[in-house]
Amino acid sequence: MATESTGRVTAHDVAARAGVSQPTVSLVLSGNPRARVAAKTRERVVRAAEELGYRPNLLARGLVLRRSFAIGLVVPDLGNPFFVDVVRGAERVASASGYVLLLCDGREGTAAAHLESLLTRQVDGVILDASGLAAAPEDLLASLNVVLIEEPSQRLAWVGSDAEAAGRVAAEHLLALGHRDFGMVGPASQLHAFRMRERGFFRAVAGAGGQIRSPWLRRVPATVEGGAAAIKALLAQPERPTAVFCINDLVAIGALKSCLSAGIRIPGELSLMGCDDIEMARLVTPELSTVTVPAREIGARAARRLLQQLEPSAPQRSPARVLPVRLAARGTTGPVIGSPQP
Amino acid sequence: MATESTGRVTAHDVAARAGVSQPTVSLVLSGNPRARVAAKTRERVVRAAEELGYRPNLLARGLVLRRSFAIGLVVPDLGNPFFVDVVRGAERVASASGYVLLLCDGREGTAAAHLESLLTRQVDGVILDASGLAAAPEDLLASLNVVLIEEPSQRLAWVGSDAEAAGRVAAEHLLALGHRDFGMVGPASQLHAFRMRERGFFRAVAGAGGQIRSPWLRRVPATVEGGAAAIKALLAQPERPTAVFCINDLVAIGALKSCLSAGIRIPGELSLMGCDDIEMARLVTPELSTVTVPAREIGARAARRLLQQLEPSAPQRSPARVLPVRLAARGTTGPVIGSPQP
DNA sequence: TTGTAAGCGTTATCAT
DNA sequence: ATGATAACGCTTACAA
Repeated sequence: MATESTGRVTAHDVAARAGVSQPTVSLVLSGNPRARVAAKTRERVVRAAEELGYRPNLLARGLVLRRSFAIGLVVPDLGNPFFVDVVRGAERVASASGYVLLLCDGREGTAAAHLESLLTRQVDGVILDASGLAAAPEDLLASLNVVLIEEPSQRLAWVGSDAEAAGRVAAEHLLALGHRDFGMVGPASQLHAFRMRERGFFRAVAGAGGQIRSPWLRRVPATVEGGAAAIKALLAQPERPTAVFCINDLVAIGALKSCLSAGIRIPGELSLMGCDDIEMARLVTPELSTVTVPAREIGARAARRLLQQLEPSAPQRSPARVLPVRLAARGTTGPVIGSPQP
Repeated sequence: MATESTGRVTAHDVAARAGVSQPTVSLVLSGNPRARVAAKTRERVVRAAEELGYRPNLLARGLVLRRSFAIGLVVPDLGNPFFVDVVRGAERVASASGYVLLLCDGREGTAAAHLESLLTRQVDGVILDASGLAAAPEDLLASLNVVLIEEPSQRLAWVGSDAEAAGRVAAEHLLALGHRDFGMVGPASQLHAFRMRERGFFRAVAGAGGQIRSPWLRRVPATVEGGAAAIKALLAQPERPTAVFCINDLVAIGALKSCLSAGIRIPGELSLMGCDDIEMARLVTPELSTVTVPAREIGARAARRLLQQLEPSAPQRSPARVLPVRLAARGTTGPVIGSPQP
C-alpha cells in the first residue's frame, strides 16, 4: 500500500503523512525513553511509518551520534575453522545488540591497512585476534576502543584462553600414557597463545623428566601442510619420539595424514595431539586427541567486552578474561608400547 | 606532530591548517578526477592532511553520495567451510574496490531480518547465497541491487556452479567403476543446487541402467551428523547399494566416518562420493572422492557482478554465470568387487 | 506536547 | 582556481 515508489522513504515523508514535524517522527521512532509525545501522535506516526515502509538511515544517524554501530574484527586467517568460530561467537553477540561486524582476514592485506579502513568507516571499536598488535601502529589504536584476543595487555582489554594450561594438559595426558620422548610441531611464532602452549607443554614435560630433543622440535607454518611436512622430516630422523604435540589442530591433522600415508600406525607407533578442537578433529580417523579451546565463547566474550566499553550504561561486570580449556582425549593418543598402563 | 588531540580530525581542520576552504580539501582529497586545483594548493592540503592524520568520514560521505560502499552477503551457514570460501572470494573482490562486506549467517535469524538490517545500513547491494530468495519479501529486494548465488532467476543477476553436471560427473565416475546400485544422501531441499545435483546424478544413473532403490535414498540434513545418521540407516537395510552419492562433502564425511566405525571397508565394500571439494575432503582417510566446485571463484564473481551493477562505469562484460565443476577422484571410490575394471 | 533551528562531515553546485 | 552555500537524513536542544 506504499504510495511512495521513489526509492528511500525518509522521516520527512513519514512526518508529512502523519501530519507532524520530522523531529517528532524521530522522537517517536528512535525509542528515546524520555520522549514525551502524546499517545495519539505516537500512534499516527507509527502507523504512517509502517504504511510507508520507513527504515531509518543508519548512516545519517551515525553521523549525528558519531557512532556507526559497527565494530571491526580482525582475525589471522579465515581458512582456519577455529577463527571462523571466533567470528561466529562475536557476530552473534554483536548483532544481538544492533551492531554489525566488519570482518577482516589477516591473510589479506596488512593489519595496518585493515585498521585504516575500519577507522575510515568509523567503527566504534575493534577486536583484534592474535593479529599482531605489534603490526598495528600505536597511534591508530590510541583513539579506538579495542579488545584483544589472545594477547594480554596492560593498557587494553583482552580475552583469551588459558594457553599455558592447554600445553600442560596435553603434556600431562601424554605423560600419563607413559610417554617420555616428545616431539613438538609449530611455527616460531610471535603469537602469545602459541608461545604459551609451548611453554606449558615444555614445562610439564621437563618437570616429569621427559625430553624434547632438538631435532624433534619442528618449526613449520601452523597449517595442514606445515604439519605434514614436519612429520616427514621427523620420520626421516634416525630416532623418533613416541608422541608429538602439535601447536593446533590443523597442524595435527596434517601430521596425522602424513603418518597414515607413511604407514605409521596411530596411536600404536606414535601418539599425536592437537590443540583447539575444531570440528574437523572429530572427523578424521582416528579421531584427533586435542585440547578444547572455546572459540565461540572467546569471540562472544570479546564482543561483549567491547560493547561494554561502548555502552557505559551496560553492566560493567568483568567476567574472567581467561577461559579454561580441557582435554579431549580421543583416538590419536595411546600408551607407549610396553609401558606401564595407568 | 598532531596539534589536534581531540578525537577525530575533519576536513575542516585540514582546511584551517592549509589555509583553504573546506570544500577545497574535499576536492583535493576525494580524488575527483576533474578537480582543477593549483598544484601548490593541492600540495599544501595533502601535507596538512597527512600531518593531522586526516581520515575522511565514510558515513558523511555516504550520506551525501547516498551510497555506503558496503554490500551485504547472506550465506546459509558459516559452519560449512564451503561458504566460508565463498565469503573469502567475495571479500577479496569487494575490498579491492573499497567496499566492505556485511556478513550474515543464515543460521542466525531469518533471511528477512537480515535483509532488514542490511537495508537499514544502506548497503549498496546484497549477494544472496542459496538462502531462500523465497524467504525474502519481494518488496525488500525490489529496491535493491541483488546478485543471487546458486539460484537462477529471470529478473535478477546470478552466478552459480553447474550443479547438474556435478551430479552427472559423480554418477559417471561411479558407473565407470562398474557400480549399478546407488544410494543417495541429502536433504529434501529447496536449494536449487542440491536439486540439480540430484537430478544430474539421477538422470545419469537411470540413463545407464542403474538404480536407486527408495530405501537407499536417505533424506537427512546436509551436515556431518546427517550423513552419519543416513549411513547407519542404510546399513540397517537388508540389502545395500555398492556406491553412495552424498549431496555435499559434509554429508559424505559424516557417512565416511560412520562407515569406518561400523567396520565397512571404503572403498572395498562401499564407494562414497561427496560434492564441493572443501579442504577437509583431502584430510580424511581415505581422501574423499568428490566434485570440485569453485567456491571462492563463485563468491568473487558474485561480488564482481554486483560491483558492475553499482558502478555503471565499470566494463559491463558478462562472463559465464555458470562455473564448471570437475571430478576429483580420490580414495573413497573404487571398482565394484568382481566387476569388469575399466 | 510539539515545531523550529542547528549541526554531524561530507560532496556538489554554483558564484567569484 | 577557489570559496560560499546548500543539501544528505537524522538527533537534540530550545522555543512556542
